[in-house]
Amino acid sequence: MNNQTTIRVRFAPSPTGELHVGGARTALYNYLFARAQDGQFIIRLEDTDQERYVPGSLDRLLSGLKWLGISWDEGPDKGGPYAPYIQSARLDLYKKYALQLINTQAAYYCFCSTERLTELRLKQQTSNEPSRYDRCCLNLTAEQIQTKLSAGENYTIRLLVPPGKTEFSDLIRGTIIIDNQTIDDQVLLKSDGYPTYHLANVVDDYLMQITHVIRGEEWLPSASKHILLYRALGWAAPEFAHLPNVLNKNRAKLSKRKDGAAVWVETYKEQGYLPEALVNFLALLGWHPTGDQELFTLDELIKQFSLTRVQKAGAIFDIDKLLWFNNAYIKKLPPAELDELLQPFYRQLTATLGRPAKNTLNLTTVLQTRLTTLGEVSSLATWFFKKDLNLTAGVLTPAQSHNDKTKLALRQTMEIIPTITDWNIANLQTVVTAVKEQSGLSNQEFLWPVRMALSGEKQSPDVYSLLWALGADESISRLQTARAVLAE
RNA sequence: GCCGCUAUCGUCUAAUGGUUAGGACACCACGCUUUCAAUGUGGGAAUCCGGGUUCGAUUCCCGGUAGCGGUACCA
Repeated sequence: MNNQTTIRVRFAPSPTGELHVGGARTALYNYLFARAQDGQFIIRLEDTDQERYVPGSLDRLLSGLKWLGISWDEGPDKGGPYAPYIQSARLDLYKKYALQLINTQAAYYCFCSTERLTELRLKQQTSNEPSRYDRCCLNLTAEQIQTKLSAGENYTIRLLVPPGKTEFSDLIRGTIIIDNQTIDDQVLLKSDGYPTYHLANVVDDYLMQITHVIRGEEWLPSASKHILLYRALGWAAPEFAHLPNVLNKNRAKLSKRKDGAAVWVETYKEQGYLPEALVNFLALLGWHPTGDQELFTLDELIKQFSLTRVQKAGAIFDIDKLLWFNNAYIKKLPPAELDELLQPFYRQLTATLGRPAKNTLNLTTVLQTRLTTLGEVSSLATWFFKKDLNLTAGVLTPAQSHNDKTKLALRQTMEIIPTITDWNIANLQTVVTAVKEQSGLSNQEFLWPVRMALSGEKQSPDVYSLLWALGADESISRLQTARAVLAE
């Protein structure tokens, strides 16, 4: 590779809410592509639709990216040589180029009302014609235009699509040829003075020296318009790579409307997904290197990523697979680190169930292999935080056993605990097993009651893990409580 | 309707002009286990359809079908 020019790519979200997982994947691919080639990654805010603007979006978008571990070189928050990186602060620029296009007759003024356009579209649709602007205003004379302009009439500026075909090469999909007859005379400058995506995007990508436009597949049909614009402005177009869509279970593009909160990165953060897991999962949604490796660090992804191995077909966002990745990453975490991450969830349990979230490291270790999300402790750790297990003789003694046997198991376990000096699972298992053997009770007769006494749940970690996590004092106290239940 | 993109197990995908079409998730069974996990072993499961090119096509070409996307003074 003899790249004389630095690779520059961008992620250009609109401020309409949270970071979308599809957007996150687009950002990730851009980031990986840039980092792999020592290039630069830029964030640009495309806030040209005043109506859809949601205050606070930018911060949330950026913090979402940061959480994922994606960093950028230039952007709205940190500036850069091509600042500003917010389109609403660049309106003069777009207007200037729109007028330049008017002057070169590559664009024209349009004074048509929204009503007329709607009506036109409706008519075309009912007669099964492709809906397109009818170039009504193209027939206006220079005088007519001047008159309307000086009268202060609302206008837009439209691209005058030339005849012929437009051809371009997509890095992922190869050559794409579009008949210009199928391209509408796109509005470039809206009547409110803001540019449309098409104009702003092309102008900024050019001015910001973007070399590769890596974006979602939904932009593929627009790419030809953009090529036309680059040509009309006399600029060389960047390379394009249109990524396959991220789909929901129904194979439709993942969207806020259809999929709700499941599209926001923030949701996954709140539920206790690890950023490394989400990144790994997202990276493999539409891309895969040669071979069978599944687990990748961000650095490994950077080393291996290439656009040529990006898939063409859309990929379903499979939550089960994400869950598996998340569990894999949770298992890899040092227990102390996991314990730290779990504290907010533990505090919540304390608030609802009573017992303080103290000495939770052993608990965390016991839970580690069982968690698919951090938030899952809310159901898997309740036994630790409950003050009252609500035990009854019925649950303490297995059907085939007898209360006397249960009492024996509980008493013997309780008595042995104070003698144990080496408080670890292996030793607890050795000691408890020895006591159990001595008692002459079967596994079920002995272990089930003890486990119930400690956890109060039919499904829980094993006796030794419970003891280890609860600690000697709490264990004895719980065994005592269980014995009292049987004595009644 | 019109335009475009796409098509390998249910899902994410690997591979190839000749393979028993590989892996992972999910699923099922078994092992380990007092229960739940984790873990080990095994299993079922795919080249959309029809033509062509070729000795041979899942792979290349064409057509169909289906899915998705676009068709805004939204991005």
